[in-house]
Amino acid sequence: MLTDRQMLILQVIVDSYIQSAEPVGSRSISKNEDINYSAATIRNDMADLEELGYLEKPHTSSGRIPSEKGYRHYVDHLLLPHHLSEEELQNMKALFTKNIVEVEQIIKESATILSDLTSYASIVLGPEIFESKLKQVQIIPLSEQVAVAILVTNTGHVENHTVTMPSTLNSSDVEKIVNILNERLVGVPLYQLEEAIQKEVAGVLRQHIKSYKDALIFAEETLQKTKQEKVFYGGKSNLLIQPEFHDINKVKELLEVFEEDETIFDLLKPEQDGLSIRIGQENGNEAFEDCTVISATYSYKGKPVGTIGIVGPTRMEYPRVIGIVDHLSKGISQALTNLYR
Amino acid sequence: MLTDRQMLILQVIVDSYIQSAEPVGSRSISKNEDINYSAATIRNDMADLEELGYLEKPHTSSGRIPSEKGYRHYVDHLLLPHHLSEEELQNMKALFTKNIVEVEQIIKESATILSDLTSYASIVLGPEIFESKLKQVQIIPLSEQVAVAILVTNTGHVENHTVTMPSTLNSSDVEKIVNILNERLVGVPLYQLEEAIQKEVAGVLRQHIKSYKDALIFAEETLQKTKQEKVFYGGKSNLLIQPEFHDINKVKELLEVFEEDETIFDLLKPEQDGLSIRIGQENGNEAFEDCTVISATYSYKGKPVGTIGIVGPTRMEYPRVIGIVDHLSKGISQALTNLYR
DNA sequence: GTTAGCACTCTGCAATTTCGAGTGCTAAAT
DNA sequence: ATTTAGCACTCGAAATTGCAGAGTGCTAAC
Repeated sequence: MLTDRQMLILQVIVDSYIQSAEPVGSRSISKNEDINYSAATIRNDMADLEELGYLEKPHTSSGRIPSEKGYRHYVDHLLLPHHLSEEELQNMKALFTKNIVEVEQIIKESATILSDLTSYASIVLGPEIFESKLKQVQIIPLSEQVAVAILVTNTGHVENHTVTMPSTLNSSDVEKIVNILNERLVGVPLYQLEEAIQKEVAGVLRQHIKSYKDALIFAEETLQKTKQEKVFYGGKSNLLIQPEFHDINKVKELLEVFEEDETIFDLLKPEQDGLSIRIGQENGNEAFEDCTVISATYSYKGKPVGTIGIVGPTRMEYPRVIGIVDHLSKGISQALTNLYR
Repeated sequence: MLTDRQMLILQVIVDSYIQSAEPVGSRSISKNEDINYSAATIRNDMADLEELGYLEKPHTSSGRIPSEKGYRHYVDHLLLPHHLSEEELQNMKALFTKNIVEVEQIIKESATILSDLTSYASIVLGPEIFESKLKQVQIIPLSEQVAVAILVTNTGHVENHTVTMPSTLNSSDVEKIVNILNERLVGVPLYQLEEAIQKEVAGVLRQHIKSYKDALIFAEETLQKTKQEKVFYGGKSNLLIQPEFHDINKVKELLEVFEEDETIFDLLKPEQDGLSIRIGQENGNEAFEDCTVISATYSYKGKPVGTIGIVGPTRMEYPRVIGIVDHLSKGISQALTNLYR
């Protein structure tokens, strides 16, 4: 489809535009040491590239900038592997050599490291609870009617929420219920809990508790998982330094989206394991039409449990960011697996 | 010090500037129906007010804007009580008539309501754990060496973190330790825990556990309170619509500070109970020199346990925001007290 | 003490000009 | 058949100019 020279030119344009944020003209390309063609030749190729949709002109007589299609082609075919600098590696390593005992701590700090290293905004989705299994249930009464329900998972994750205790259940009933739940449901993945209550617990409850119906409702309330996902952010303000976000309204839209966890969750939700790059429209969200999101899943025991990601302008330092995100996601995976060997 | 007329003029200027964000000229003041003096008279008073430091001129020939001192005087002496609109009251009421069982839920939603209602950014500091007392300690082993420690307080707050178990302690040791902690420390305010460990627990541990030193360390680790403060935000992007924050760099500074929880904590830390208004420099933080922070503490059993606050430009709708913050903080106090009667 | 009047100042805006980078095309060169 | 040089043309960014309007400070009159 594209000639070698066109590819080369596309690559130089993307590299240059990523670096300078200025439209790239034919003359400046011809000065590039890898290129030995005259400006006029390059102009012809640029015109072709534009016709094919890889480049755009901000206005009639200016240099070209890459289109989304241009970036896409660059990412898919022209990307040179990037060697992380010693400093970058060091920074990431530091995260894992700390005395880590807390999963959430690693996750949180990953967000900070990501944004510091890349100078873009970072988003990290906490380990999905889907994969984790119930380890223990606890009910701790606070008053006559209110108690705290605590769910602990095998990954050390703790969920808690308050529950109301129906007046028809006395404290020995509650104790019984909790015992039953622990007996029957430990080891069940969190996402199957609801189902398991009906199958495994309902019958037993009926045998042992008088106010059977209230007991069942109470059990369900106890095991309700509260927050499905935790989202951590880093360096949101980095976005403001990008020249493409000098328009206050753009930024505002973007920051508003950042305040809605659900949208962000959708945005980072992995389609497949490993690295994902979504450019502009591909994000399927108007506020992100000028953004690229690079994300990668991290795993626990070989199964993806969470996502780390970077949000920046489409004009993003792809090679470097991809390197960092990839490296860090693998690091987290390994750290998690080491943690609960 | 100031004549009545000067006060009146200052008030009109502040009101007008708050509303329009435009410097206020003498002519437009003289048109105000409460004022029956000519523009020239007002000009004289304005010149005086400027000399006294209550007003400033952006440039030689323009209207005046209030200085920090001007706002301060306005807030201290000229503020007219503001009647909250039906809608505002309704919104806040809705928060409390919901079926609330979770303290953190109320706190979180307060942030959203505050920012929605005021169109400024809101910050809410979660109930300080200082005031709450230990209700129960739990250790749940995850593996040979790692366990989750769970602390429940009488306010339904749950803290959890992972701890490492020294290999010198076997599982029955751990059980003993936990029992001792529960026997001796329940009811102790969290902030006194460290002290109480030494006083109440150390001796008992020495009697019952062989590896006494490890046991003590383990106990300390278990009771370590992890996060002292939770901070919730709402409507940060609202700041962007204020004309004084059209300068990207200003905004960036501000948003950066918002990412440091400690600074924010200092900013909202109450000096005294009740309502606090800090204007510009009074915030003691360069990034906030053009901001006013209005905050109020909320209480549990008569003692302040947390803070809600609003960050906006110094040109803030003081009467309305003060009304809202005041009302909401009282509402939260009451809700908390009702919750654990 | 208050007001009217007037000269003066300064900003913001719009119209205009200039400058330079960049293009597209044609014709010559390889 | 490519590649290159040359040239006219386009367009945006930045600088320049010229108002119009809002506001002030001062003086003199009320």
